[in-house]
Amino acid sequence: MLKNVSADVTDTGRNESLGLLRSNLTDVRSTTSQASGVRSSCSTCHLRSVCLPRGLEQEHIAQVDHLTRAKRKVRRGAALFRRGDLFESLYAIRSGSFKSTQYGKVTGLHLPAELLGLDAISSQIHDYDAIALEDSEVCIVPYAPLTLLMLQLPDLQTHILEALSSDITRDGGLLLRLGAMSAEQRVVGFLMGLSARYQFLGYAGTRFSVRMRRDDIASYLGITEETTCRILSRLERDGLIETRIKDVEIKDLNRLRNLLGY
Amino acid sequence: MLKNVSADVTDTGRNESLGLLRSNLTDVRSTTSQASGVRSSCSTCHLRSVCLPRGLEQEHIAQVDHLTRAKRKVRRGAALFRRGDLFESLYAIRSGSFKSTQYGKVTGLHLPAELLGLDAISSQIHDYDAIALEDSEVCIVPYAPLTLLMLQLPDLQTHILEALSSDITRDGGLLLRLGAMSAEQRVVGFLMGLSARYQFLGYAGTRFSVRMRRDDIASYLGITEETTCRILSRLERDGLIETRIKDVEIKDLNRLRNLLGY
DNA sequence: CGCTTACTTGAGCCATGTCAATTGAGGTGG
DNA sequence: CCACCTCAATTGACATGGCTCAAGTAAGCG
Repeated sequence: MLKNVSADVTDTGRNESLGLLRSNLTDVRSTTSQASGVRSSCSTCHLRSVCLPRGLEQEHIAQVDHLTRAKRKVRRGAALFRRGDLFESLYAIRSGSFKSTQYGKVTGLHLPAELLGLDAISSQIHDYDAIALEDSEVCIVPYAPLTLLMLQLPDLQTHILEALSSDITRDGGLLLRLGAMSAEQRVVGFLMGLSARYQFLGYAGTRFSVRMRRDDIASYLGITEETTCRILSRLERDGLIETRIKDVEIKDLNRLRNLLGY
Repeated sequence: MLKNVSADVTDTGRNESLGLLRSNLTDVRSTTSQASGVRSSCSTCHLRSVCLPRGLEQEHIAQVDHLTRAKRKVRRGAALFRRGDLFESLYAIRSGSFKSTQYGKVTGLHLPAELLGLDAISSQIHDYDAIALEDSEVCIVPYAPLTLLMLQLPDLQTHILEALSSDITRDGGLLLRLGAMSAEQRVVGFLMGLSARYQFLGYAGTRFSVRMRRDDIASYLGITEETTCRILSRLERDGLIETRIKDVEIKDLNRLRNLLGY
């Protein structure tokens, strides 16, 4: 249960992972637009292999670079965009993470390299709030120019189509099947989904940081904060995971998988 | 409650609507490929304004036409594709309807003019079964040629991007928020979503045919068949809807909206 | 017209929600 | 560095919506 036992074996390790995943922005001037001080380019970004420039030839990356030159910083708790805002740009998450909320309910969790705003392409109006879960930074991708560039760069078209496609089965389809799952399955599915996504980004899949608070997680999963807590406690008591507020460590992947029933 | 009362006022009207929505295929030769006997073309298809050729110039429609020449009929209960099948084509539903199922659970409902298979673009493998809910017909849209044509026809690219985008918020996002809804809200949301979708297709939104069986609906909504029945009965007893097995008529849209809480 | 499948309804129980209190963590001013 | 304050997380006791099991009724089909 960890509680205030400060000599826990995995403690340092877990803090390490925390450092790894936490946005390393210390420059916290208010949400600025335009190129940030540090000259950043897709070709040097550590996310390039999973983000927009994925699969592009070196020379073509420059064109994407030009497109995404504008950055924007968003402070923890601030909105990147709000429901009702006109859709003009997609946003590629550079660092940090976001939740999307509709009618007071959390409907999505977005990690680095993911594109925010894809669902507004059809309606031209954002239909949810995108709120930063920590100090974050995004690359602004103006949509109209992007579609023009897509016509020139088949590989870019491919990437965008794939990004849209995988957004359909967001979280590996977890949320879609969520309605039919028990509260325990929801929590476990949530943790496994996060694990897989962090792994995809190149981080350890067994130890990661959940940026959302308990009530956000609960809202996201369609259960209550109390139930979420109880289940996390139970999973920990049974030795399947260890938690320390926002940090989670997967201890028994197999038994977790079994709980999901696949 | 209708039961076996044959003199119900709305009876004829409802049957009329049934005829309207039911696939009018009487030619039921086994699932054939290639151009069906009736020479069909996008430019004469009654779905053209909401389907692939949407927004295209007359001359360009011919190119889409060429792409989608192959049709395929799928008998009620048969699979258009199955989980694990290699992804090669998208399918535009020409008539009829499909459910998608994963692990024995219903995860989607697809109506005419919708594109099936979009989520497999990223993985190249279908990850659900697509089962016809009635005798249906689809236009086969080979994916690789489609992407090439998209590079030539910006309006086609636009349509595909929008189709993908609106698939993200499938059913107006109903399913996403499903986890947080009561059983009653799920059923009501399901009916309202269907109503809106039929309306989009040009049919009456107040009177339509639910092609799925009760247990499919229940599975789709993450509740039990019994609960689904009870709720439908209650909604009817309270005068919000009238049902006769697969046919539904919305009687009090406002009160239904209120139940959803928006 | 009988058989099979789909739908509907009832009774009791359990998982999860609700309400409420306690503990713990992190930030801030003295 | 400590005492305090606030917000987040956890835990307990009780109420209830939806599930399970089971029976009955209606509809489609050969």
